[in-house]
Amino acid sequence: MTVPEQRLQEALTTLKESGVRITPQRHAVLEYLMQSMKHPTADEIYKALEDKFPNMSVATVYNNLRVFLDIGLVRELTYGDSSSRFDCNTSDHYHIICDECGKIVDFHYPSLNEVEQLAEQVTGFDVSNHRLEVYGTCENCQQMAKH
Amino acid sequence: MTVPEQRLQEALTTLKESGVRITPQRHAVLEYLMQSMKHPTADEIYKALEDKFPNMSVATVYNNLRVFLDIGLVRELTYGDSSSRFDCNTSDHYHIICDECGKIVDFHYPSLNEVEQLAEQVTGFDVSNHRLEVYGTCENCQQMAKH
DNA sequence: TCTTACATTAGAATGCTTATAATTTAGTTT
DNA sequence: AAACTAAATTATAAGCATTCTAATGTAAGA
Ligand SMILES: [Mn+2]
Ligand SMILES: [Mn+2]
Ligand SMILES: [Zn+2]
Ligand SMILES: [Zn+2]
Repeated sequence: MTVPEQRLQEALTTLKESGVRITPQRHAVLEYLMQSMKHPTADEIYKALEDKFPNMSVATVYNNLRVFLDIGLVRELTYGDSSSRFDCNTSDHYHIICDECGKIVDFHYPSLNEVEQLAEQVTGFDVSNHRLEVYGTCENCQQMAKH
Repeated sequence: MTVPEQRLQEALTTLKESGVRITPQRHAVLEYLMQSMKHPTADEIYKALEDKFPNMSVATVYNNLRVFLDIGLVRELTYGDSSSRFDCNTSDHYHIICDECGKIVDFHYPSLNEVEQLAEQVTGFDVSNHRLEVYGTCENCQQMAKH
């Protein structure tokens, strides 16, 4: 069994344990998320499944994403100007985003505890977490720029 | 002359040098931004000025914020679920945000160059910048929680 | 004072997301 | 296997922040 398939099975088990029904649409959204490496938007998921489910409502995609978020199966990535993206990799990792094409790539870095501690001291906040994104130009877009 | 007044004068000079006309509405939006410490939204600016300018359009606020952004007089802060916030402090600094009340507070920390360098090595991106926000509970909301 | 390119205005339009209400169905109970 | 029912899906409307449009107004130079 491939890694995405295994993650899908685990996710289905988690859903059942939470008393959530497994519908064909829900299964398809989950399957697409698990197999996708590209942090898709709700609309990308909707469009990717419209051949298989021509009558599926976009609300169903949103409803299911909400269910998955609440159970902790996916993470929501929010940026300013456009729509949310969804990440089925819930392990601790950061993202680097291409300014040109919008591609989002995972990268790992030891968590920035010193920053959280300093922020706590300086501001008096009780710190819970942080977000960090790095921006730049991906290798593809660097190549494109050369020609 | 206070610091906000001085920043306002400098900003007006920058605008004039860029060939941008100084209208009463533009002046008021800029003045409000410079004197505000709270990273206001477009709507907050609009509402704060509606006594002085009862006929001002919300589009005027957005138009002017766009002009200020293009010239580099303000920074736009974007978060997932709600509207953009605007920061007239364009110097290098980070933000810490209260999960309870949404308050945004500045804090300074040496720029995270090692993170940018590692991301560059690992992903092959040509890195340009990064964003970092810390989240937690502000002192006020900590007090409230105790009672 | 005259002129005009730029700015403002009201309102319509857009794009993403959520709400509503009717219909269908997954999973349990008989 | 059939019936039941709470949950899920659907189509559509609504909400909200932001941008667009086209008519009107005005800042600043000539
Ligand atoms: Mn990821
Ligand atoms: Mn700030
Ligand atoms: Zn790229
Ligand atoms: Zn607070």
